[in-house]
Amino acid sequence: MDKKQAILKSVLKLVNREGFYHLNMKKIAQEAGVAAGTIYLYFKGKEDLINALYGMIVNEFNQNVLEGYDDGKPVKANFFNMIDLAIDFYLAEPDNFSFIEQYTYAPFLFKENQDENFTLLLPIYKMMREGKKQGVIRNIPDAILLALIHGPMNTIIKLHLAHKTDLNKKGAKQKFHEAVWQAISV
Amino acid sequence: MDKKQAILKSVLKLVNREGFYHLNMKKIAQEAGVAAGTIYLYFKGKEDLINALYGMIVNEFNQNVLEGYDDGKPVKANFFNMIDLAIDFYLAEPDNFSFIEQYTYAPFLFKENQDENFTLLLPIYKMMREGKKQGVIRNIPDAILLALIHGPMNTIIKLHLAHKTDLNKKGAKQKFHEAVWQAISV
DNA sequence: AAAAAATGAATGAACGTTCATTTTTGAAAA
DNA sequence: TTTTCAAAAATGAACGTTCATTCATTTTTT
Repeated sequence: MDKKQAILKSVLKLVNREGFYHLNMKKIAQEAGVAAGTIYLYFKGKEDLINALYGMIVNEFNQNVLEGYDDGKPVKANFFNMIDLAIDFYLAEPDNFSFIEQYTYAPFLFKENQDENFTLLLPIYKMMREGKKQGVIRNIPDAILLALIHGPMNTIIKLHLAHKTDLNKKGAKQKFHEAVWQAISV
Repeated sequence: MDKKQAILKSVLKLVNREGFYHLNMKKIAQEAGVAAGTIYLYFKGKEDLINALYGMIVNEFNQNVLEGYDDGKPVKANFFNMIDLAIDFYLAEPDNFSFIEQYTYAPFLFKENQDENFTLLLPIYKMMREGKKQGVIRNIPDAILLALIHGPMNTIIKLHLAHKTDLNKKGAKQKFHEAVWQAISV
């Protein structure tokens, strides 16, 4: 078995279960079924480990979501596809969501690197600009559009994971992405 | 000067400046201008201190936002007032926002208490239900409505604090709350 | 001068990291 | 195929540091 992957998976599991605050190297090692020292064969240290995991998730996310983008299709269809894929990504592996949320606001990294936090939004950005050019998306400032798309997505997933709503219910995702579309379309 | 308040303010400042991860009792004491031991005269320990601060901010927030609510006025006016007040609250003291965000996803508290996280949403909830009853707000599930209101607010403040947009610019808040209203109104 | 508040050095536990030692691997030799 | 053995991988006890908390002592208040 790939130990590097096992270690990363342990961090993911532990951060979700107990939070960043209670995360420590011994627990990570135990959960991964390796010795504490082994972690240092694959990562420079705790900080490096955390950052590597973050990078991995961001890449997976972008890869997944961008698969829903097809130049040939209209903006609206692309929008629906991408929203749905983004939601599916987090519902399939809720630990990813919890980790990203905690990481974003618990900077291990230095302040300069914090701009990278917006990397997650790049697919949305791309689609947004295209829609504005075609005149199907309202001509309001980018930041507001971004807030109207990313914000609700974030909150609905939080609510789902807290069992305040159920996105797996038939039609739930449609209702949601249509509501968001209504917010941003002309 | 009230030492209890000074200690709480220190935590707020430090969490925003360096994050939860680097927070420690000696720094808190130094920043507050008291001895480390003094903190324990006012709080049971670190966890108690953090939780007390969270409770304080949530109360202040709700008090502020609910001042924008007037039973005599139409739902739309109340909505605009409350959104604006909520934004003002965080812009006036950005440390509050940063703290709440970090706290919400870095549970010191045990999982059971996590439902309290939704306490912050109570004013929105109240307004939402009233609007639905009057037929001025769309009849979609509460969770989706909540996501369409709370989510964008959260994100726009994040973007503002990251200097990706400027909510203090003339008309910016209007543009924003009107966009959100468009998303939720019939 | 008694009571209350504050201090900060001391304590011990927790934790990240290191490294001397052990185990595993796999290619070459028998 | 079996044996050998050097290199690579893995181990986990030990180390040094950090940090929350305590409490004997000092300072302030009444």
